[in-house]
Amino acid sequence: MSNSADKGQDRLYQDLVRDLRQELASGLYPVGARLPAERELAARFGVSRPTVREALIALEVQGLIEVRVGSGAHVRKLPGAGEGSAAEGFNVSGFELSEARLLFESEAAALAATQATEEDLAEIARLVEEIARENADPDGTERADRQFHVAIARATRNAAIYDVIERLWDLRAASPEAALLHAKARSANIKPVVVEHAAILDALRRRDPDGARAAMRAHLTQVIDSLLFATEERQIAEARKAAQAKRERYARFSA
Amino acid sequence: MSNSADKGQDRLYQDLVRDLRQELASGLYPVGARLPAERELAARFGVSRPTVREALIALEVQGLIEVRVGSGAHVRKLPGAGEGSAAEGFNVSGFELSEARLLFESEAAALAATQATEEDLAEIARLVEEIARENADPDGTERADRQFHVAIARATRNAAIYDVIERLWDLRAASPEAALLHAKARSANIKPVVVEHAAILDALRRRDPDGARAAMRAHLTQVIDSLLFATEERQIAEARKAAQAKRERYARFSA
DNA sequence: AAATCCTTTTGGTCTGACCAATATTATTGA
DNA sequence: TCAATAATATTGGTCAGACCAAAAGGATTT
Repeated sequence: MSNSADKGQDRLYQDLVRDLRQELASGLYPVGARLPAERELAARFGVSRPTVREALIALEVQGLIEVRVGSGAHVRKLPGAGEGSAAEGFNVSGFELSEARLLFESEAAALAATQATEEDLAEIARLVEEIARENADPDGTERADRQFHVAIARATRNAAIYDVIERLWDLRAASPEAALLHAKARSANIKPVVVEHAAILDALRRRDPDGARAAMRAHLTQVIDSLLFATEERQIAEARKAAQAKRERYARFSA
Repeated sequence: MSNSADKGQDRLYQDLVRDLRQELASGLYPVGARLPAERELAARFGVSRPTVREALIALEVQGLIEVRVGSGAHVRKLPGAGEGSAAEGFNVSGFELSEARLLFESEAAALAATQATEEDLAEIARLVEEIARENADPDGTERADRQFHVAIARATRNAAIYDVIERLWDLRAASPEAALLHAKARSANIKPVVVEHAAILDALRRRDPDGARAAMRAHLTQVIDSLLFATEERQIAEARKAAQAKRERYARFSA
């Protein structure tokens, strides 16, 4: 059964990881099931127990299994879907990301209103125009949108804030769900987005912290609404319920 | 050096992963650098080579290092950073970090007030007591303080927020200046800190978002003041000027 | 100075053993 | 009979020492 000498990698444990992933994908071990004992796997694959162990740790770090002493290695989720090269493997939902942005970017905008240099404002203005113009290319819009928001973070003149907000966008890039939903949600709403961006820029130029915070808040709230709407389209009934709960969540928070 | 017997996880290799991630974050090994040999790490951490090996494989799966036979384990990217050019989180000043925390943790506290579970609140309460008790050991207080703030982030029930705030503390750990200053600034002010923590906890229990935000804001403002004072002691004249400017900075922002 | 050989270092793997946590089975007591 | 308990088996966690192969570094030769 175990084809041992097909694609020889540098290290044996990598072969094992590949084989085990395949067995997991095959449905041989459903979620929650227990994998064979380490000693048994070692015998079956013709390797030593330390090697099996390394493979299991790799799978565990990837979130596929969970090993419990005395109990064994249990399947946590099947490989497949959200693959990507997400080294971190954070399963952050699109809603969580948007909520985090709502909180943090609003505050960052307020601070930026007091700290932005003229160069910062010019750069932000340039990006607003670019988005207004490039509304054709979806990929380009996505990139320009990120640049717009990151530019505001940079305008706080605070490296920690800049770093953290950039990280939120990295997480988003690593979450296919979030990116897809946003793209879909935005596709029909480019003009409002441009208007909202302009409102944020305006507040920054007026050096109005509260205005910038409010404008950013309004913008991201709108984004969340679009996102929730897109979600609803896909999962009609249940999603509607969940979305309502989520709306209440941040509504209650900002009340 | 690294104390090995502090926070015992289930498995030794996880302790090692944590220690090594911290050393990576500290900038001790820049990107491309070679980590010590497995045998050397084993001796240094008082574990066996297979255990070191498991930790290295975990780091490799996470994309942080790359191990090559005969050559060694090389740093591929620093922990925390998503990728791109965000590899530089080093020249983040203590003030910038504190300012970021003031903005973000205050908002997180407000959200946590609406989302925290009873378990979250119990955990936070436990940490408040622990800090009040352990005011002798400086290292323990530092760790407990981090746990307190991170627990609040976790109580938002939002993985993105939790991730980002934890990252801020990682940056702080990587900035010796910030950690030292904070330790010094706090050493004389443990009692007020405990009171402020209690106030935050109280607001969370009352499910009072605005109260929690205000309490956290007051706490971190106090921290910044202590930090600026400690800074002033070192750089008497110029620092005084700069500190005044910084005070005005966030005073204007929160006005 | 360049190419080659040799020694050292370093990771890759194995064997076999012991311990601790968990699960399983057998035993006991009501 | 059945639940609580004790004994046993299974399983992961770790260690020690050993051997091999790849890579690196230095010495030697051309």
